[in-house]
Amino acid sequence: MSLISERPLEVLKAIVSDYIQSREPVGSKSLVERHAFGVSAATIRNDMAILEEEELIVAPHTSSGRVPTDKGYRMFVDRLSEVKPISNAERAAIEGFLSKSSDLDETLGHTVRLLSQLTNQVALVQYPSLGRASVRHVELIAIDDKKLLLMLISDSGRIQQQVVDVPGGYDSLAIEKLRNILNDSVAGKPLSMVPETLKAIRSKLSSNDQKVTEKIVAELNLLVEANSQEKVLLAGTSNLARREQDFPGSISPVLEAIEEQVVLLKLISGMQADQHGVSLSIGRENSIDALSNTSVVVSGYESSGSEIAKVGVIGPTRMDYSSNIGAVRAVARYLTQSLGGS
Amino acid sequence: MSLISERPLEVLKAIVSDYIQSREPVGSKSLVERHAFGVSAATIRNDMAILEEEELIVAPHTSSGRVPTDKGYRMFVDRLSEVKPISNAERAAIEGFLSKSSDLDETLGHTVRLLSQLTNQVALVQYPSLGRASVRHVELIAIDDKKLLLMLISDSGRIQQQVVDVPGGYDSLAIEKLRNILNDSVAGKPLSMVPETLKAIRSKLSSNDQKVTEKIVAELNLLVEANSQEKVLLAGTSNLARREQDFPGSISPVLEAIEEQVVLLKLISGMQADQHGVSLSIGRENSIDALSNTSVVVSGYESSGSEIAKVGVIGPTRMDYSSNIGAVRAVARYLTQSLGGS
DNA sequence: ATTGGCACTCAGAACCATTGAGTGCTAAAG
DNA sequence: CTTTAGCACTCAATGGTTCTGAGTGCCAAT
Repeated sequence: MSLISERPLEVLKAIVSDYIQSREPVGSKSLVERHAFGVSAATIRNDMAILEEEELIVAPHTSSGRVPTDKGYRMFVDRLSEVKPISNAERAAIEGFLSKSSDLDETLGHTVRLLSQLTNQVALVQYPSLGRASVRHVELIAIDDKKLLLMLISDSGRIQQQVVDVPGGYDSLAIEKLRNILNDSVAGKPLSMVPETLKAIRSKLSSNDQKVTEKIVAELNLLVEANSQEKVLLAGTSNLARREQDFPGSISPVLEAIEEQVVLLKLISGMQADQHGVSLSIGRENSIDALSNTSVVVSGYESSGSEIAKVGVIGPTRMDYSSNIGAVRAVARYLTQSLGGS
Repeated sequence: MSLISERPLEVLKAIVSDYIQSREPVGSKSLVERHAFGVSAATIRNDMAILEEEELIVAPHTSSGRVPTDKGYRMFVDRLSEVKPISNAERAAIEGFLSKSSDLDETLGHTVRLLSQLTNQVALVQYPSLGRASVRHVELIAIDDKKLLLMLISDSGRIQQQVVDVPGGYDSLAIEKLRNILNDSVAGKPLSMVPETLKAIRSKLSSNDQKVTEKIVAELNLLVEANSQEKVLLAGTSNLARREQDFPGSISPVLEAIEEQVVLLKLISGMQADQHGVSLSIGRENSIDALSNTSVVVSGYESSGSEIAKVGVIGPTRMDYSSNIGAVRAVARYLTQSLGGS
């Protein structure tokens, strides 16, 4: 396959770098000016012909400079570039930012905004996916004598709540007991097993407060179901708008696609990590038409030692991969750390 | 002041309608074609001169059609247009959508997405503002012998949580007791009074688990503080991008301003409601420079009978006010209803 | 008060020539 | 076989010119 020799690859690297920086097709002449290859423009032209042969670069119109293809970018990130570690200032920013967070909502909110500022791209963070999560605790709290607050807390820190109307009132002792029974049987179990488990205990309960119990169990099942829904947080949409010129036609279909949670989730969950835990989709490598001019950089983040969801950025294909990969990696690491204990 | 007679106002109304629809400056000729005034174009021109005199319309360049000014739009919505009630289909959509929600997060999330679809604008919803909220309940849950989950639940349904490390372990009975003491003294109190109240009870506690207590009280204070932070949810940003042409230069500063929560909050909280509970800011009526070409339609929504926050849309000055006001009003009403009981 | 008529304005489209960065190819040199 | 200078060619972008037409303001007549 790619038996391309040394210099042409150097040329590719130079083309990608220049193009990322200048956003203009780069030609042989300007290339030799800016980089100290020891050869003339004509030689570079020959090399470029090879690269074009291999579909690593392409000329937008017959007589203008070249632009990297998706394949070219891929080659660049896989073999020609180094991940750029974040600066100390950035590290400090991350630490300062994340240390301020208290609960999960806030942590993720901060994270996504931070990442978007760090990269100047659209940042996204997926809420802990709950297929793998389990129940930490179920809580019943009296509000008044006809209302109970039912809460479901998962071990990823996500909380779901629901006010339950209890038409006929309830007996506070029975509620106390019910809570204990629920927790004993359900706590620690994976969410997916909750409905089944609940069925099993139903018989154990005194038929005294049957109605209340029924209602609460039903609501709990609903919560589990709602809880299993995936969710994504976005930030920095305007960063994409600022890169308008990078998108042929209009950006609005791109923004639409990004706001479509289902699409986005499918995209990021279908990506597989490389050596550093970072996964990368370049241009048409993703199968979403509206996103054919965007690249996605995501990394998993962990809690209690296992990956619970992803965090990353999405931007124009022509993005600074080295820095973005670095930033995503760092943020994912700090996020993991910040969630580590919980 | 505005002693403008009947027909010129009709003309203004026609200009606004046409301009909203065609997004092009409208001239006297096309005006008489599309609307059955019983007069000639020359007469309309005279009327237009009057309107221009009053600064209700303006001509982008010497010889082209007229465009409404902010003042013109204001006149239009205040005196010339009717709120368009939502269609049955839309009503059904709202009901179907909101009935599915379980907890506050989800309800607001659904609401904002719904509203953005209904109006084709950027929708926003403010989280219940907590200056006025009070504590419903404080909960302490054991996770393991060195960790407690502390939760603060406000009466608006917002929940804040934090895992507290208890280095030296704790005594579960004492925790039970602490929880009761906390709830007895703090539940029902407005958030703003919590820190003070907590100070008062500190002395009451046995010095046995002093350290644990201290830590938890401190964390609780932090939660209250974090909880007081206002928060806004956005949806449909791409709707704005689709209206690119409505913004001179680039939309990106507009998007930036909208994503800036602080700015947005200041804007919507500074608006005062008109007769129907809807408030409206047109163009430069808001003081944010980047938003000089946008209008904002918001309405308060209520829980337990009092307004707790706002919901609305933001879009180009040249928007369909009648429908948008109708949609915002309806959504606010249904949202209130859906929160009513809690 | 309304209207037809008319001269005037000016943004935007259409057209055209010019420019220049960039290309591919060839033939000579290393 | 690789490199290079030279050259003819391409074509997007730039900028100037003209043309067009929707729209205006004003005036004299109804």
